Amino acid sequence: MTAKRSGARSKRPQRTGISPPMPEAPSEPSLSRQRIVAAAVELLDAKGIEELTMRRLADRLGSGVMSLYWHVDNKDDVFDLALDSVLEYRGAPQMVQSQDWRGEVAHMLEDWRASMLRHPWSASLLPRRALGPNILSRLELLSRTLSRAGVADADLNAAIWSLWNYVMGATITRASFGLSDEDRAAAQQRVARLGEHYPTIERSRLLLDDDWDGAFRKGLDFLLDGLAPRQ
Amino acid sequence: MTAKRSGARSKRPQRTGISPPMPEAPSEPSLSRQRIVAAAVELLDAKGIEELTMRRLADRLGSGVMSLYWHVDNKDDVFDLALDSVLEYRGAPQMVQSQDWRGEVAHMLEDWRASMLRHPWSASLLPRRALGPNILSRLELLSRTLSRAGVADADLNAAIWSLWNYVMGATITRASFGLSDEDRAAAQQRVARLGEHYPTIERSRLLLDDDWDGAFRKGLDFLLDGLAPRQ
DNA sequence: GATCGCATCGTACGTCGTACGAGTCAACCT
DNA sequence: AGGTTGACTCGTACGACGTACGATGCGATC
Repeated sequence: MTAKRSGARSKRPQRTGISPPMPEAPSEPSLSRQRIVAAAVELLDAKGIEELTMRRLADRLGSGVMSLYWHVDNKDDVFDLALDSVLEYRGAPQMVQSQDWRGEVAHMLEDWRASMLRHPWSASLLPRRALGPNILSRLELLSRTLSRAGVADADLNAAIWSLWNYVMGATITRASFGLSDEDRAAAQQRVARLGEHYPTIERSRLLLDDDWDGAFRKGLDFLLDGLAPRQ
Repeated sequence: MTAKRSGARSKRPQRTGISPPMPEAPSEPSLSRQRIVAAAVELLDAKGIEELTMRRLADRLGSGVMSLYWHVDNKDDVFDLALDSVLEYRGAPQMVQSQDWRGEVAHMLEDWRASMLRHPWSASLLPRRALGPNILSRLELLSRTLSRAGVADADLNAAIWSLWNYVMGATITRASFGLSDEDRAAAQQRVARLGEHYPTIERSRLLLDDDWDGAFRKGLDFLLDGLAPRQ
């Protein structure tokens, strides 16, 4: 099975989005959905996707494995929650209706990219998981900003998807094989070894280029120019 | 372990890229690397990533499980091979040095996208796997075409990555949650249920929009305009 | 007939996700 | 006080997975 995408959540109450005040003690020894997610993120950051198992997760939390299942449905649920938790956007929620829509969009998208690169596993997880609330929030913000910027309703969806696609691709590519210098060097070396087949790649040292941020920004500008001409 | 990315291949000879004439009989009952890969692709197409197991693969080939390991290193190897096999490009290899670089690039990128959408699992696999020869070939072709089109060497890498990123993102997004109409409808309904949080998404019916191809082409044009102005 | 490489495969091990049901403990009722 | 209920924890067990290891069969070569 690819995954249970929706359906009944765990047996527990479950937050609908943002938790209420909740004035609990700073030290919370007992299990909770949030503690589980936090531990999962730590584990993923430290070891990567393959190393996250329910047993290890329970170990790290000092609990029995099956106790986790009171708070989450299954392992896929953990992935969904970890992914969404990492993609939260705290970006000047209503910082005045600034006129600088372009800056606002660029800021949100760059923050998005940065968030995912801070947790490289998220990039390879995103294509397989459902859209969580934080992802939807970003899409909503993007829609609203572009709309305010004067993008016609008829073009709005194409505009959103173009930007989203670009960011996704840039991030996933970067996260998946731009991870370590050695990886890139190894790939470029493989190209060199295969010699005559890839002369242009070899000449431009494509796989070694590391001005990812510059390239990202440049392409983003091209897109924004196309979507709505500079004021 | 994330994966063994390189290192020793299987014990068998192994093709370096394209197989020599190889005039074998049309019916080949015995195991072979190519037969394994073909069966893997079939299985992936039919059932998806999670359903591909070495045992099922062996079943489908009418062989014992461990026999597979004579021809491939491990399961990750199967993924790598299946992925690359699906991304081969038979695109008018040297169809004259056409002046229409823009059309050539667009054709290759759209073919790429089409190939991946024909095998949706490839989109979610790509971010986690190494660059196979067919992927490198496409990158090489892209480099060469853009170079011929007059893109300055200094801008070449940024140009390539912008295009690659865009295609990757568009394809992955489309393949991962644009898969079935029901999926999209379910997502859009979830948005509606969460009501007030995502008014703009709801209004534009973003998740239901299905002019993916048009949106893809539009964004691609913007990028190409930016990279090298229309002649 | 002996030797040797290629190729196939059965068995077995350790690990995984999780179903099931028994256990603990505080809050509440009567 | 004793009984009930619900929230929560967890040990055991099962079936499936990837694959290490070594045995086996087989055609070609000496």
